[in-house]
Amino acid sequence: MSQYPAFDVMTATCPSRTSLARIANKWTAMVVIALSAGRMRFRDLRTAVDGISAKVLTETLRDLERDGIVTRHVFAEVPPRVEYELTALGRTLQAPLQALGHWAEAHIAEVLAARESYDARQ
Amino acid sequence: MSQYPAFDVMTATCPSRTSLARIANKWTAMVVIALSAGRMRFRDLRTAVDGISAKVLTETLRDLERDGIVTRHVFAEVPPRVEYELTALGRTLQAPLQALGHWAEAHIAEVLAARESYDARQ
DNA sequence: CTGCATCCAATTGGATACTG
DNA sequence: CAGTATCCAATTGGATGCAG
Repeated sequence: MSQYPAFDVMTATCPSRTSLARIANKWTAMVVIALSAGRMRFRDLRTAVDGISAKVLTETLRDLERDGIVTRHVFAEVPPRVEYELTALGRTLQAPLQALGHWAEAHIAEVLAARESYDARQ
Repeated sequence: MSQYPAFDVMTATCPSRTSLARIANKWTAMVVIALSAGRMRFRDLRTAVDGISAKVLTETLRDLERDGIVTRHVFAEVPPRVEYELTALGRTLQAPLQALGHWAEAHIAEVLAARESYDARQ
């Protein structure tokens, strides 16, 4: 997309900075990675994103919904069922965020070695 | 890199989760994007990453140095000069994090529109 | 089950002053 | 200039209890 005016995340007051703050976030990354497998219930998301609390998952999903990255499907059942799904916009985030998750897994050995050597030096 | 054992960011206790938490972070993203232009002084980084405080920049750089993503070059001069540079490992992070920055800039119009419509609905 | 409300604890981040 | 130290404000995040 061409920029009129040019947006720049490096400028503190640029709106794109608020968007970067949302997507460059560990919870966002994990939720989007989880939803890359397809539409998912709230409960299953909590299981997929190991260690996330209900409060944080709810807030993360609301923010992602507000930003047009996720849609919320509510079923009028008892007990209630709510499913979440990436939007078309959200699917354009899949690759970048999966790349981040993959980087963390692929390079953790190097990172751990670097930490050990850094801590030994100090 | 093949994984023995398999690392999984979705597991709360996996070491790769701590690495994801560091890289999936707005300050990390902006600092790595800035350093993608090459070796840079502390002061110039502060200017490039508009709005970052000295404290946060220092902490971010220390953490990145500890994880082997950035190296610190100290010159014995008065006034002091310290330059920061991406390591080989850090350069493998350039593309993923620049992709995130680019996403924020490229899709901010859609995000703003989504927010407006969400806020109007509530 | 989904998720809000509340209360707290912990972390993050800003501002200021100061040092080598 | 490149930090460090300190103090404080704001945000994040966990735990619990409750409602539809």
